[in-house]
Amino acid sequence: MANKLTSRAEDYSKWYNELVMQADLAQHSEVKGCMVIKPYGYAIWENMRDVLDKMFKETGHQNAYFPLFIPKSYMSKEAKHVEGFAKECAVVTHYRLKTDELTGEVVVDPDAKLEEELIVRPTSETIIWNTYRNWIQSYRDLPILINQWANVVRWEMRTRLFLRTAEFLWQEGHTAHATKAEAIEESEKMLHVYAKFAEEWMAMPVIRGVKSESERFAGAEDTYCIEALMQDGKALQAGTSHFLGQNFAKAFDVKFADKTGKMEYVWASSWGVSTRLMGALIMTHSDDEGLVLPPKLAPIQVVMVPIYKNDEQLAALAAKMDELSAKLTAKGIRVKVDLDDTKKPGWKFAEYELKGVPVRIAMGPRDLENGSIEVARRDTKEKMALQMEGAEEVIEALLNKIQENLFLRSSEFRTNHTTEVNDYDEFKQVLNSKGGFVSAHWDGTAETEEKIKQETKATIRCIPLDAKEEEGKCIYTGAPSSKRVLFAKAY
RNA sequence: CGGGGCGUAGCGCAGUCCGGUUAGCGCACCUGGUUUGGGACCAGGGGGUCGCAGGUUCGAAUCCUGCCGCCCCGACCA
Repeated sequence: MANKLTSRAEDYSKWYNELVMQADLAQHSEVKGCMVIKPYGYAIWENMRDVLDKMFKETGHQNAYFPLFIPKSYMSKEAKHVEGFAKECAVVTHYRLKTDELTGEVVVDPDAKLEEELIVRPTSETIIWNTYRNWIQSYRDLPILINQWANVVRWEMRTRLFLRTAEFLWQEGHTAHATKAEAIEESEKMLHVYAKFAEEWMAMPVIRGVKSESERFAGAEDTYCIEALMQDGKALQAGTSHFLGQNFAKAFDVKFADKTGKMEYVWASSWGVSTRLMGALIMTHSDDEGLVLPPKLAPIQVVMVPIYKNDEQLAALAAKMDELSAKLTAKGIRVKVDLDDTKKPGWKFAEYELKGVPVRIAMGPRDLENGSIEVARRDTKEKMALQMEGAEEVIEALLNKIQENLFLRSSEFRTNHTTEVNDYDEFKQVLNSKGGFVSAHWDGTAETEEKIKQETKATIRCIPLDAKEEEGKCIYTGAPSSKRVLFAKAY
């Protein structure tokens, strides 16, 4: 039957969609722009969530939960914030349905109109800062270091599974500080937490940077970001951390008395990553056979498939597999022994490749005789024969090796797709041929950025934190520039 | 909002142009048997308001009108 995926070369975006659905990660829901995250996809998200949650707690944060609904009036308190989100807000206007007596249909009860409409949160700065007002009186109440895991809704015109959906899952950290320096330090710290997670767990190299003014979060003084490069040469914003200044404190009148008794506005940060990371994970490593998962996040790290001719063999294989499985489990490795009798081995091989399981072990009658197993790795498709005795050590090392290899491979790809250019023609040429990040001088103005965007569809992904001082001329206007910024077409 | 596509079994589709018995195919599913080292095979079986509403007609999945929904491309997008 062969459920072949469209190849990446043929149609990258089709490949992505088919992969997400065939690997059982998610499907479109009946509601436009929304998705159903299926158990296998959700298991990956849970792994991400658990790791991140631990990292947040290790950096001193606590979880809390704020309401889904935000009174409309809150949204308008911070001018830039409302401007940025107004066009994509879902609004609750009524609180009751009733059965229409004439048609028998369920209709909105016009008598149940809300006095003040409620906004379904697109992000929670407003409701959280409105709450913080009552939590903060003194410098002794600071800092407040809170994170929440939640769903948010942004009524996007065009959506894509995981990359941009109308409703998505995320975490949002909201912190309050006594000083500007401390708030900046916090937003930078969390950026590095994200970068560490992306690189060490997702095996996805990221650029740490700062957004240009026009790409900044609505209501932020500065937006830090991690930017990743996908296999089709487009960039993906994988996480953001904002220094909010005193903007929300002023909008919601959140002041504290400092040590001298003087009233000051509170300084803020907010930071978030979402289920978009799933999209990033998929597009960083996967191939034409399906998903490729880094071992550290794979719901199943090792799958065992028996090959047999009769029940007797199956029983013998199952016993051996359970034995090895127990040894692997003892090492904290997530193992599945697939004894399903209704699927053939070949079918299972293809299926687990599609699902990105890092290591597959096959065991048949020959192995029973020889005390061996066949080990196949998903990232390189290599197969090798191993003695079953002591195999758990080799497999444990192999999982680490796969994790490393994925990071090396994607880092190499990014290096090969990052190009320094010094004039506009070259800039356009690189964008249209190999894509990727294009490192170029820019005069620092929003006008130039906008023009380049209009002409090439490339945006400034970020000003890398590690950009070195270098005299140069803006590729568009020729005006002087002191450092290079990264341009790319982006998701 | 503009352009394109689609809506027929759980999934993927054909049939629609040119109306005509009982709406078909592949996968999946169920039963039995043979199989099992890279998506098995044979035989039998179950499953349908053809997106919705109206119209034309002796007769509509098919023609006409209206509506609804989703997907893709674009505009838009902390």
